[in-house]
Amino acid sequence: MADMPTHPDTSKAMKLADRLCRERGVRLTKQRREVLGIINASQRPLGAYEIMETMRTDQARIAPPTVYRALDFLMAEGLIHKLESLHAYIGCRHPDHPHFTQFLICNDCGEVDELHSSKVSGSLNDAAEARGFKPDHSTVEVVGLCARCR
Amino acid sequence: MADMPTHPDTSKAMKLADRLCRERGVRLTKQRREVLGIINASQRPLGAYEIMETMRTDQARIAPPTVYRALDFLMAEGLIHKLESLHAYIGCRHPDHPHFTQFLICNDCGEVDELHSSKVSGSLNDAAEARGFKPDHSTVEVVGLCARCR
DNA sequence: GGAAGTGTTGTTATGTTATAACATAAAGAA
DNA sequence: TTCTTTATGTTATAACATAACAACACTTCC
Repeated sequence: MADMPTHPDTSKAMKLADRLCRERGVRLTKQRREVLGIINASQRPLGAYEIMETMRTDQARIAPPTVYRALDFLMAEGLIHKLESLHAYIGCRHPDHPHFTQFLICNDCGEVDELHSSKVSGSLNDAAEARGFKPDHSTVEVVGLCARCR
Repeated sequence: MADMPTHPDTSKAMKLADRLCRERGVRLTKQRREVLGIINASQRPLGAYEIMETMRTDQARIAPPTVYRALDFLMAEGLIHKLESLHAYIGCRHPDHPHFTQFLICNDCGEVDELHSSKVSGSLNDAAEARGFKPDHSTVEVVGLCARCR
């Protein structure tokens, strides 16, 4: 955790989250906000237990359910995403509207790129539709080498 | 496990697996074959521990590493897939050649449909390429309602 | 056949991720 | 305030996965 640089637009993302939650009539409580802040401050996806360790101080001994409840809330509000293939969580770049997202995960440096290709989501929708399937949400994660690492 | 019907073409899939492994010079041992058989016989994805319970008898008390090693082998040979969002394993429908696969997972009945849409894989490849990203493998899982359940 | 090397399995222990269940507290509405 | 709902604290445990090392079994080469 020592050399983990701060994400450039953290405060902006937090303010957006504040606004969205206010508009939606849901409560971005201190803990939820803290979890979101930790995730947004990280350039890479974090595991739930990493987040928990970050939250722990002499005063507060946080237990797993505390973190998972916050994560559940933040996912429900579209403020973060879960990367299933990494068992890790990452901030959403466009929390202001629901969308189908794709992730590019670098096998080498671990960096994650969030895409919103309408061609991908469109073709995926078409393929589902062709089977009579009604999509609710999707997990699209491509693992490989990013531009810098290849 | 009582009312779990047998998948129609299990024996065909097993024979194909036998042939592929022979051709590749890898060993589809008794245990690996048993795990593959259990997975193929199930119409729905199975967790590693479900497979383990199925394998256990009075004679053989199977431990987790046994199952996970077989799963690793079968995945490496493209004979099964892992569904990341379910932590479960399912037989591959086209083990004879490598491919990028998409899954439609029904939220209601749990059934899983395996797709190989070239439009999806193509657009995903294009989107990755546009970022200079070189894909190695992908996880594409759409959760929703299947034709029967909607 | 015997020895060496490789690949597979057995076994014990533990690591990692996630949730159940129930008690307490805080916030919002009447 | 009192009631109701929502959020948090706490303990325990479930569910998923791997590390590490010993034992066994194939293969190949002498």
